[in-house]
Parts: sequence; C-alpha cells; structure tokens
Amino acid sequence: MQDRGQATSSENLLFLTDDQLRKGIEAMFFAYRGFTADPDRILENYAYGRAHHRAVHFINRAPGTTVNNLLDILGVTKQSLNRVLRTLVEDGLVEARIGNRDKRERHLFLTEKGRALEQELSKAQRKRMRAAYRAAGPDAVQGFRQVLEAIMDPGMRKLLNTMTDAG
Amino acid sequence: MQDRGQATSSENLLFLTDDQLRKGIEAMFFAYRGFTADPDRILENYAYGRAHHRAVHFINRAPGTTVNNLLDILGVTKQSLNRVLRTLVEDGLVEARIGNRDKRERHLFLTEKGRALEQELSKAQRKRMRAAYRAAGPDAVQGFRQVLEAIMDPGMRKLLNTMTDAG
DNA sequence: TTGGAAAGTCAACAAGACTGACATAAAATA
DNA sequence: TATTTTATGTCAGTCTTGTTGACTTTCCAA
Repeated sequence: MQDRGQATSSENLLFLTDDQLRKGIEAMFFAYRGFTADPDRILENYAYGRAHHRAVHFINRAPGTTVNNLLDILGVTKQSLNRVLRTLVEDGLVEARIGNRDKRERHLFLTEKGRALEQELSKAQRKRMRAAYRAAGPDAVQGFRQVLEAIMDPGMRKLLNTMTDAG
Repeated sequence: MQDRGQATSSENLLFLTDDQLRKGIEAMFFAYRGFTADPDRILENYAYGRAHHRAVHFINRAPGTTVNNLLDILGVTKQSLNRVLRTLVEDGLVEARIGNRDKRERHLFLTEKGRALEQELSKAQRKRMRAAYRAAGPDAVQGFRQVLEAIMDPGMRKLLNTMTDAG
C-alpha cells in the first residue's frame, strides 16, 4: 500500500495525507490560471497566443538560442514551434540568423519590437508574482520554489538551473 | 516606477527582484508540465484529455454539483464543458440527474467506472506531489501553498477555500 | 399569462497541439 | 570521396479544447 501520510514515529507527516495533496493539486490548478491570465489578456490584442509568449520569453532569456534548443525547453514538436516562429519572424518580432560555425542552425534573437512585446507580457506577469511574493514573504517564496523544483521532471530541473546559472 | 525589489531600509527585499521573479515564473512553467505529465500519459490510453480529467476531478470532489457550478470552477464556456460531459455520460463515467427542485439543472455524479478513472488519475498525480512534498518538507509546503493562493484571482481563492472547507 | 432569464444542447469554427512524410543543406563519418 | 546523420523547414491531416451563435426547455416574476 502507498504511504498515505500517517505519522509514523515522532515526525508529523500530516502534510502528506491524500487530503493535503489534493488541496495542493487544486491550488496548482487555480494558481496556474491566474499565472497565465494577465499575459493571455494582453496577447488577445496582438492575435498571438500562449505559444507565442513562451517562445518570446525564452528567446529573450537565451538570445541566440537555436531552434533545437528551444524545442527542448518548450517540449513541443518542431512543426508546432515552427508555426509560431514563422509568424513571429514574419511580423518582425524575431530574427533568425544562420549560424557561423554550423550553417544548418538558426540562432534566434528578439528584435526591438519583439523585446517590446516581451517586456509588456513579462511586466504584467511579474506584477502578479511580485504581489504574491510580497504577500507571502521570503520564507514562503523559498518553500514555493523548492516544491516547484521537486515537482518537475529531473530533465526540466536541470534545464531550468542551467539557464538560471547562465542568466 | 515599479518596485524592483531593492532593499529599502532594514528589510532584505532581494526576493522581489525581477530576476527572482523570473526564476519563479519559469519554475511555474516547468513544474506545471511535470504536474500534468502523469495524468496526461494515462489519459492517452482512454482517448480522453486534460479537460476530461478536470471534469472528473471536480465532480468527484463535489458530487451532485450542477453544470453551472462546474463552469465557475473550470472557467470555460458551457459549450466546451458540455462536449466533455457528453462523452463522459455516453461512456458511462458520469451520471447527469435532472434536478428535483429545478428541472433545468443537471446534477453530476461519477459512476463506479468514473470513480475508477478518477482514482487512477489522482493516484498518479498524488504520487508525484507526495514525493515533492516529502523532499521539500512541511515548511516548504506551507510556503508553496501560501504563494499559490496569493497568485490566484481572488474569486478562485474563495472558490478553492469554499471547496476545501466543505470537503 | 406572458416575457425574460437561466440551464443546457447543437453546430460550426479557430488555435495549437500532434503525427507522418518529405526536402534541403551542412556536418560528420566510414 | 561517398554515405549517413543532423538541423531545420514544410505540407497535409488529425485531435483536443477552446470559442460564438442559435436554439430548446424550464422557471420565475411582473
């Protein structure tokens, strides 16, 4: 049988009960809705979607990244990403430069226009996060980050920390 | 200008810098992927999607809930939810009983089969959450929950806590 | 009793994910 | 050098899940 969180010896493991886990699951669901709500609203004005936001975010985050790299980060198919990148390049938000060393690669950069959209989106998203962080306090934020990292697949955790170290 | 988290007087507000906020944002993105990964894999075997999971979850959570109630929780259009409910009813996972008091209403219940699927899905999701909770520890979990609640729209927070109190 | 509001259903459409097949160019390797 | 692998892009088609609009049934209140 699975561990259901009953206190074993001296430790209080009540935070591992199915009921507590379910509350956390539902909190994740509702919080993610809030998390994406502000950018989603902004994107409607541009006829872009969440997929465009994600691409723009990570290109801004790692300028010069290749398409393949972005595929790993976003976890979608190249056809799906390509549709998004094509519109972003056509609309002049993203520039795709052919690689010097390896001419098969495309290195992706935001244009001035792309940076402007990225700023608008991330500013709105940061605003909500800042309010939440401030309300919860630094210790809560540390716990928040710890649990999120533990929820991720190991590969994603590694990717996140690689990016974080670099940036 | 926006608060960018510089320490003002004695308090250390470094956890509110744009950089820290961005890390939290990316952690949310990657964690949510992990959060949905296990149920998504299971759902493939049944030709259902995330929308079905959500419906089944909340019907299990609040048996007898009406369609309108579920709409508020899920935040989609009734047409979108209806498509999902129709397949679940057709497949015998959900029973929709016409209301006694108000015959316009449908009260939703999981059948035995529905409960079985719900258990399979939530068990997989809880397993990941339990591992994450255990790895991070009770204090981190408390912070996690606090920040998630602060990220939500107030309406959602209220809804979540109403459900939590009742359940 | 009648007209509007509410609950739910049906139809059609769009975004964004997917798979599969294929093309091109460049790099790596046998 | 010849062949294979890699990186990227494209076309076509499908699926899930969101959307709007139009409709029926039921309830309630003026």
